[in-house]
Amino acid sequence: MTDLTLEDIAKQAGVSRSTVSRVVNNHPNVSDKVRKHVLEVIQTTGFHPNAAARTLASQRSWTIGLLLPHSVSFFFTDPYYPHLTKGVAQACNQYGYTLALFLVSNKDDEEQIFPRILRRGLLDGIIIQSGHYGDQTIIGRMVDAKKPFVVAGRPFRSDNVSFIDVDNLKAACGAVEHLIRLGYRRIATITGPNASTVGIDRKEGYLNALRAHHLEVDPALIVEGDFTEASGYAAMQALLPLRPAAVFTASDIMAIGAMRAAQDAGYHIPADIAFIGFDDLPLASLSSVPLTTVRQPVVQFGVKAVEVLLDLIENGIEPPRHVVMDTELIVRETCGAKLRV
Amino acid sequence: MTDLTLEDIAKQAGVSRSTVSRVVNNHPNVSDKVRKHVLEVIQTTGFHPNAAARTLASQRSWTIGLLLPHSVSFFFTDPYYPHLTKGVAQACNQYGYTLALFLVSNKDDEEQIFPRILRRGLLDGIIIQSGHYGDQTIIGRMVDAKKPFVVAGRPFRSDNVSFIDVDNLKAACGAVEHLIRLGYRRIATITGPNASTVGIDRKEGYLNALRAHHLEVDPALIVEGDFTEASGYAAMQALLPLRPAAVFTASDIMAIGAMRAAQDAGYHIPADIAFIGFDDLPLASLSSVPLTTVRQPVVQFGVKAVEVLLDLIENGIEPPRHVVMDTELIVRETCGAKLRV
DNA sequence: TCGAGAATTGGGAGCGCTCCCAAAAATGAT
DNA sequence: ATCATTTTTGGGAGCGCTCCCAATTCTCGA
Repeated sequence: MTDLTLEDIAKQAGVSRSTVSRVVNNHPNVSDKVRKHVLEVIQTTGFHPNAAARTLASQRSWTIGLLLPHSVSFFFTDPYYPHLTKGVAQACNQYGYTLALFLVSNKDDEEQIFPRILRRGLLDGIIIQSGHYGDQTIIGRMVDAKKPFVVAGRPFRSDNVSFIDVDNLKAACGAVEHLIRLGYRRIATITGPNASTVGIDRKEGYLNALRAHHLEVDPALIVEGDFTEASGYAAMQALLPLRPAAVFTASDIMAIGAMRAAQDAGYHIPADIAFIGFDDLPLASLSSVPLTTVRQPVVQFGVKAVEVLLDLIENGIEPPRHVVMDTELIVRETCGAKLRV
Repeated sequence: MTDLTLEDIAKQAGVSRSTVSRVVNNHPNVSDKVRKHVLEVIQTTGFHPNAAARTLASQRSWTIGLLLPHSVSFFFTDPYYPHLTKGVAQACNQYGYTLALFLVSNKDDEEQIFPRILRRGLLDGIIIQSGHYGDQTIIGRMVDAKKPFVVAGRPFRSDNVSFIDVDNLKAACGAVEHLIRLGYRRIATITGPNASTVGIDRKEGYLNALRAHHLEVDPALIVEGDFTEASGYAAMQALLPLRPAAVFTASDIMAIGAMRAAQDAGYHIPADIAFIGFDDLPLASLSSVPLTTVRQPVVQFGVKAVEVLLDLIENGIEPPRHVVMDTELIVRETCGAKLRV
């Protein structure tokens, strides 16, 4: 039971170390009789091959990392990270990999974690959640280290970098076009931070939709938020005097805040002001008026990230892979679509 | 840059492999001059020792696991798991360990993951989130495997098992006593599942409080929930005809559901019915009437779990360690305390 | 200045696996 | 039955580190 080695199993089974290794690793060239016997011995002894020895000999750890930088503070408030983690973990199970999780909350953590990530023999590759401007240094260091990695979320500079992203542009554009189709003309937006690619892309999508329909772009109707409920509330307070007919909000959390502000000011949703959010949090369907929003396939996103990473590991990191996933508009009450039917 | 070994560094620095090893591992017996020089070479070459080789030679992987069983479905809805994960990750950083995360959602996952966990040379120890009856088999297998592990949450059978838990009994008792102190007599409870130790312990705490104050226990006022919003709503609908003056709810999510049921039925909170929840989710302070609740130190809980595990790893798994952490009652509006001041 | 003791350094022997190549056994066409 | 192939098996040589012990160098008191 304790500390068996390949050699021990070999002795017990009356074969060589190599043969046991072949059986353990499912190599083809073993006669059925021998394989069956060895498998029995392994079963009864409860043998588990030593991961470190295997890694050392094969130069493959069968472990990948998931790095969530700076995001730690969001790790609880925003279900995005747990969902992503779930997708990644699920794919790891499926492909027989172990998942190492790195939560980085500050520079110290970063200094502490980096050498660990770069250490050979620990990680075959790593997934880095990103999209914030501050993550660029991390990505730069990873590029230098020539270890396979994929960025989840479009990074600011994506040359030579494999990444996977949701089509924020198309999604935002679609949401705003939905509002336009419903007859709203004076459409505002509460954006994410301009220091994040999601923030930028969703705003760009909003602008694209307006332009495509020849609607005037009023800069006053564009207010920057930071993905918190409070920032949504504040942004809406700024917007209210301008009497927007509808608001496209770059996240559900901000939408919740914005709607609260509107309701506190005595407006009715969607009769007076319509809203569309982004994320489709569980909260979205539970809010006082169920929120129309854009659903991201976050779990599949995590799965896909693993698949791209494994591709990089197996087939080399060149050329960089870029994957963009589609979203889905979930129409509920706040956009007013149901009223008009 | 590529694939340096200790020996390479040794050659470049003009010392022996052993000396470089001592420098890397901060062993005392190296002269300052040599240490400084070797450190420089390591710095300029960007050398990172190979983790697998180190693990193989030292029989220590400096990696610990976190196993979240069956809980995967809760991983998003309930911020408990992200918080726990954060605490564990934080402590791992602090103590120089790598965190391997295992999310188990079904029996297949379990079969897939177990051999991986048991493999020598991968994990020095593991933290297992538990408290559900179904987790017993996992715990049993871990005991057999004689690998250091600590259970987060009191397991059903805790002999020979190290665990760490929140003092649910005391917490629930304290919450109910708070209600009693406020003058409520007809106090109901919506419990967690009876197949979970949290469910059992919090109910027991409720009973203890009633008994301590010589209040009659009415079995009809005890309704079992399953920690979902929906179950809270349903439980409250059952409770409403019995006109409880106050309800102690074993989780915030259920409290939200229960309060929604009460409000839908036209009751005012806390004027008609008072509520106390458990968890102190962000939601709790944001609900229409801010929720009085019990705050668990979840992040510190994760940290402590790591500390206990490291203790087991360093000093042996005997005797089993048992740690119980205190909670804090957060008084807001729903208990009516503010009204009476 | 010398030598005992302490501090520092070097090298061998693994840790437990994989991978390669050569040896042995099995297969099949003639 | 024979020989050329193919399939199966065994063992050596690492993978890159740590740990131990022996060799070397340094320190400092007499």
